Amino acid sequence: MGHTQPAAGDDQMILPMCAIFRRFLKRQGLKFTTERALILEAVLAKPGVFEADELLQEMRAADHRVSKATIYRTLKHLLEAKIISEVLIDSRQAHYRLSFGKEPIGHLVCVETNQIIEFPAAELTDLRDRLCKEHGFEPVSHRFVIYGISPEAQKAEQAEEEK
Amino acid sequence: MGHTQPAAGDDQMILPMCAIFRRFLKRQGLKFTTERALILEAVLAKPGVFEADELLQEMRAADHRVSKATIYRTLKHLLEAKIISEVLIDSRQAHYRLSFGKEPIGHLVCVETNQIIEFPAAELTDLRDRLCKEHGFEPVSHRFVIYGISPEAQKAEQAEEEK
DNA sequence: CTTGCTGCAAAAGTTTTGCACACGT
DNA sequence: ACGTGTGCAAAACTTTTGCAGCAAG
Repeated sequence: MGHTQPAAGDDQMILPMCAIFRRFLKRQGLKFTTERALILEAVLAKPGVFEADELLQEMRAADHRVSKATIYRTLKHLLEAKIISEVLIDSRQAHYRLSFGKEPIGHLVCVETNQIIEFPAAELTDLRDRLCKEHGFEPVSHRFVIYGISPEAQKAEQAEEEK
Repeated sequence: MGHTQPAAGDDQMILPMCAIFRRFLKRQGLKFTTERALILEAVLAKPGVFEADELLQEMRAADHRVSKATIYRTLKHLLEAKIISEVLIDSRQAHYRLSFGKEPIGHLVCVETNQIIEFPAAELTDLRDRLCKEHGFEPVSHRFVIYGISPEAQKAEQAEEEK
């Protein structure tokens, strides 16, 4: 099961994506800075769901010093540019994922281990559009998250019971 | 239109619901206190989505003095008892809704006005179960939120453009 | 050179926790 | 009586903001 379209996280995507972001920023009268480029690069390197602080730690580790404030500010712009999107896993913290050029997906989250599996969910887009039409809404986006217990956690649970 | 089953928010639901909660607490070796009863009552009075602080303000207004800490602690128990469930609207704050005895639903949120519309989404349960089976997960729950622009906000936008 | 950007530290907002006392069972 | 629960205030955490100096266009 590979990707059905060019993976947006590939190294080859860095330059085109920079161009897209730069264009977006220019349109808003904003500037393309070193920090913003570094953050975008870090985001592109993330295969799945990530958090702001995670990005900060990784960038620090790579000796790319950027402040927390700038990360938060840049994530907002990336969100507006539709390069990333928010995934609402829990209400304690924002979770993001690279979404540009990717199909809409849903997330399957294990409530025990916090493991996150992505699954394609093109059919949800149809459902979304139908519901929006019914209520006179203009669709913007949608989120679908399933919570469950992963096979691994089920096994661990059984082992626990057998004690 | 209308509820297809006994509405869990009715006044008549207060006593049965207290009994359910009380039983749940007893099973966990916990106590059914005045505060917990008052909070459950306030929750039952909420027709839709609510927040912890909203509950606190309303209870204060009704002269039912309960601390913030107790509200948070009780909401956790109500969550565990499956009497309420979390609705992930945004990542800044937890949103809850009474779910006991209600059909699974989805939420349509206006990104401009924050208006929230609930819609029945029984079909999602099937999709959820199918996906869980595919990945060997045991389903626990799911969330489906659609973001869009409400008819009212669309009108306001147009009026803005015409200036 | 003009305007926006960064880092820092402080502020803001929600949720959690430690502790002394009070209350269900 | 015992073990939980409650309120309060402080702590913890994530996210936002004000400001002085810095950098991109």
